Amino acid sequence: MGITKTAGFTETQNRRAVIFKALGHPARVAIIEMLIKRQACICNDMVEELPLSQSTISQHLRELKEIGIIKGEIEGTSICYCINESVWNEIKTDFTQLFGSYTMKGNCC
Amino acid sequence: MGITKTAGFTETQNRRAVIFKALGHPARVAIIEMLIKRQACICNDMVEELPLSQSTISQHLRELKEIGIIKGEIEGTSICYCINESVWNEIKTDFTQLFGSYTMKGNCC
DNA sequence: TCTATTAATCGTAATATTGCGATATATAAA
DNA sequence: TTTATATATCGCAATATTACGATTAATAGA
Repeated sequence: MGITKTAGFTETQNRRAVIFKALGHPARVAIIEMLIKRQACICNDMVEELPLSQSTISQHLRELKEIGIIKGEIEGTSICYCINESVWNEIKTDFTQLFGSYTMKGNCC
Repeated sequence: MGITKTAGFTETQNRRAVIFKALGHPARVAIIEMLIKRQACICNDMVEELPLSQSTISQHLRELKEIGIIKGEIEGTSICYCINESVWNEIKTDFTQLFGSYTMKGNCC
């Protein structure tokens, strides 16, 4: 199939999955890390730093834009990308909640 | 292609991507949530709760086992799954670091 | 205006993922 | 031993992802 069933899962589960999936590629992790380090980044800088073609990087950028975690702004002939603070904070809060909700109690396995 | 280039990315980037990807499916998110809530879970309980076939769930469990975030133990004719505390904590620490490493400074985009 | 530069999109090939039924395996219970 | 139950694995079909070159579109500069 290749098609993911979403019916029968909660909205939170589906949203979390979409976010995890969007971050599930080394190029997209690298893009996020660049944007954190430099606060903003011209698209062309990424094309020069990452070991992928311009069109491929453009695709990865689109996937990140789709979940809202980054945004871009035209700047002359280039495009300046940066982290979308509000979405970033939402994701951060949700992940903090998820990863904070586990603490080993008994000794199961 | 469908094949992910890993050469040219750092180990951290690749590891993070593998983890995000493994969590990037609603069923796998749901499995993790069940294991958190109940501390441990018989595989069959998941088959009964999730809207997927037994064989599909078994596949998702394997993917989670592959990154080490869960582990299973034979218990009679069943298998008891639970969170692997040490790997969980590693991931939690890494994600906390990643999501803590961003704070808006100037106003870029 | 013409040209160069930048980035998005299109088309395509290779490979991966998802999901399921059927089957295999292993243990428990009768 | 036979049967029932639980789980993993196999094989397959449908779809998604990844990557790239070629093309398009849009702006800046000569």
